[in-house]
Amino acid sequence: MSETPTTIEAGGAPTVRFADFGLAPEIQRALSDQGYVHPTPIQAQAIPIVLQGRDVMGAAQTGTGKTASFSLPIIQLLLPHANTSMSPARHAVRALVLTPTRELAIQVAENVKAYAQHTPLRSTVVFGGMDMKPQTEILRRGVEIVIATPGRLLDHVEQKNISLGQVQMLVMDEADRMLDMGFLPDLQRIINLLPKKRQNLMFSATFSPEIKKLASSFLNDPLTIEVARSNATNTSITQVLYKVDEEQKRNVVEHLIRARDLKQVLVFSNTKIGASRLARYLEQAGIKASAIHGDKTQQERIAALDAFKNGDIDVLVATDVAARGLDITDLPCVINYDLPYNAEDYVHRIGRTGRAGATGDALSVYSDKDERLLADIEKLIKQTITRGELTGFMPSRGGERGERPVERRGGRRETDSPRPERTERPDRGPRNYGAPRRDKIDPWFLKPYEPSAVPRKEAPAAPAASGKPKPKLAALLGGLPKQ
DNA sequence: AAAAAAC
Repeated sequence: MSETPTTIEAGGAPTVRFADFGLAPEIQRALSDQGYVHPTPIQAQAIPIVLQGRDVMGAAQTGTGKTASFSLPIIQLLLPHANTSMSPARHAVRALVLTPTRELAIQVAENVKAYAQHTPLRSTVVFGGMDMKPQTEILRRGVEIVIATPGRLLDHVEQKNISLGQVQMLVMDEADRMLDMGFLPDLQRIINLLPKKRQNLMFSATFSPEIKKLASSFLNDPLTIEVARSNATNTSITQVLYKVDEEQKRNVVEHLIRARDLKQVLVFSNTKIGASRLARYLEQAGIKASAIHGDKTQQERIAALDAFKNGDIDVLVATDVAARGLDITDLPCVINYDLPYNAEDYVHRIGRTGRAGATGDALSVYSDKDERLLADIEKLIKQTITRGELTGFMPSRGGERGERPVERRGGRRETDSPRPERTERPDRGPRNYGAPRRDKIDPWFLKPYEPSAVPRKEAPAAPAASGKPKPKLAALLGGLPKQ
């Protein structure tokens, strides 16, 4: 338990294919449905180990493909049971995935469902902020895989809607985040409900002493896998800083969005109230925006994320609820309306763009009072962020905007593509976005599970998922120090 | 100092 975990160098053959893992044909079919051929580095390292039944401590951020690195082996390992109709434990919960945020739970559940779609395995997701009843109904009917946030899971346990006595695989996703959020007591309560003999997988973006302690108490002789720390920030992300007056920050954010004609931009605010206000300001300025944060109802959160994903809105203003875990493909730009108090969060936030080898821009506005935060960030990422220059930006008051400003960046990025010429300045009214789409929100997880009606995510025509450039692999910790 | 998460 307390022995030094073995560490594996995550590197090596880039030519590994999913077909090499000996996964069941049903799983391979799901992978090829989605156009996945080559595993990411963490998948290539983790899948064989998890398949062996070993405990794993994975150091990986979202976007490295870590969800598949545990989902695929879970499905593979549970499959024999699922196919044995005689088994009395059929539809007992055999795998449990815990996540810190509701949105992450939903996302993991979507992935699991897609990977298991050709198998008889059932899965569901439970989280707070939503009616218990539909969740209860699905749980009582029986599922093999449950993805959950800790509080609501315990709620279901208390109400005897779920039994955890048959769980043979436990995944703690974003474990560092769960600790930050004070989930340790909940985690302990949940783990006490599980059989002693089980396989444990823990994923964390950081290796703090607390995480190591958690690992040494919950994991059994784990193998440690690490994919390049994004502390060394992904080089495909172009970062720019704009120093402005505190009161001008929202105008500058608006300016950046207009000047670049940004379509899918995620804007981070440090506070819930700030997020709401900025979203409202942008909306009044005619930019399609919504806010997502913990004071919104879960329905609103889901609706906002949904609207953002399908292009109904161009700007999502978020608190750090969205800093980690959210995997929105092809986000071209992230804007920090506030610099995060936590330097580590800067890395997580900007990691929402430039995913999977695509390029992305991370723009931050800050003022005098943020110099210290900025110093912490630059120290952490070990680089000086390019200072941008706002030219043509007209400082204004009371939400009034001047002429359409022209934005020019300092710094040395030559690849700055020429901005499309705008002939007219959109006036006060909303910009023309074409016919508004009013898709009804009908998330699959609100519906009772029917094996024949597994909702399929519409596969992108040509999934660029496979063969994408992969994050560089880093050298490892060389063994964790003992606690 | 703020955010997240069960009712």
